[in-house]
Amino acid sequence: MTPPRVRRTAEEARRVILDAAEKRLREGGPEALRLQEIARDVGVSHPAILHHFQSRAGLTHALAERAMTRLEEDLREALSGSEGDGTSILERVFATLGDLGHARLLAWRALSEGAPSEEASDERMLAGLTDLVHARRRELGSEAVREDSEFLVRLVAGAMLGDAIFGGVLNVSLGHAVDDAEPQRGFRSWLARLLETHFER
Amino acid sequence: MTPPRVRRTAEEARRVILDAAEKRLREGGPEALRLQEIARDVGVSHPAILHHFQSRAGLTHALAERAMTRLEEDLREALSGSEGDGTSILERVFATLGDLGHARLLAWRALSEGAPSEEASDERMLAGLTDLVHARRRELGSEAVREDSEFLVRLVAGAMLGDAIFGGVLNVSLGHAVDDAEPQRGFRSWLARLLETHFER
DNA sequence: CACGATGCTTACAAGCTTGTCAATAGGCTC
DNA sequence: GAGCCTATTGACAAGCTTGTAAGCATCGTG
Repeated sequence: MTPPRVRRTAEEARRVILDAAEKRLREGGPEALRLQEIARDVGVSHPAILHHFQSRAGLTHALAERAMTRLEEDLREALSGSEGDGTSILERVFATLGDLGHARLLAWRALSEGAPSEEASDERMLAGLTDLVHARRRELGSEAVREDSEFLVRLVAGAMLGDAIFGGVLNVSLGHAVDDAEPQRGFRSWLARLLETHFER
Repeated sequence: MTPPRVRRTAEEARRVILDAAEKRLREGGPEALRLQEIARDVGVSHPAILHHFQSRAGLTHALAERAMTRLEEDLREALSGSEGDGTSILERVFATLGDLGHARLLAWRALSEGAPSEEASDERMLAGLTDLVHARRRELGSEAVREDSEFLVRLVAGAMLGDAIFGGVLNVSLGHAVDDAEPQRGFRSWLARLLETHFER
């Protein structure tokens, strides 16, 4: 009756476990990260998780690590995509940063680990990105100083992450339905236009 | 030997308990909301908390409720303050929204409660605020439609809350020290200028 | 095909969490 | 001062959580 025991490679096992943990975190909030539940989702016993991650803290750490890495990859892809106009790049970046999964994961991370460690994987993650943005602006004839581009990145990152997390609350407190996606869409294009204006200065 | 039992009014007791819970939440992250610890901080036994809030859920609910109420009060105050120039109002709003306490509390709330209920205290909270902003813009001769003002509010709220939470991570990933407050300050004035430009259009 | 490595399981432990209940004791009113 | 209301406590319960230990089972390799 006991279902056949599956044996994965260590790497594969870590992956499915992290997937399950991530899902819990997205759907259930920060308190929903229980070894037993994650184990049940994956279909293994909870000590198996401890076997792969040493401790619960090890798991959360790996989770945060992977979230940052993936965000960076996605962002890099969004930026390096088609050499099309700035707007479409911007939209792709918006979509990446505004992805609820990314945002919730990052927020959980920021809220959980007291102070973000400087040695973490996020070190200078956006710095290279800022370089890209800045270079492109200069290409377009802008005379903006680098600090300005940095603020631009900061604004986009903050606004998108913020909107992803607080979008529902903002909707309600602005008088819309919680899950009305329209204001968010409109907001993004509005911001895109606003930035374009600034971008080309 | 046992310290004398203090007896507070129900209201007062609820207040100090919420204060302690809030402190835990700010300092320890989302997982640090334990009845026993909060009770210890306050100097009471944990059933006292249950007595006042029925259940742990009751406590968290009250906490979220109070956070929103307070944010609204603070925002209203920031907006209705001196009738000075737009900038200084903006700075006050920035400071209110960017307050780490508010932001962390709101983020915890957004992350925890699955979907924000539409009947919650935040209903249309920012709508009145948007009205204020919009009215002022029209006064200044702007021809902006109301939707534009709404997006403006959304941007400021999202960006400030986002920056409050992710400021540390952003700092690091942009190549600064985690707790370097300078970039954040600079960012706020930069944003203020950017918005002013848009504001007066 | 034997054997070693290791992914995985079952059983168990220690501790902590929320919640209940009856009893205690401040503070207020009559 | 007597008596009531209720804030508060101590003891206890039931359940759940992370973590440990030892053995089982499945794979690759010689």
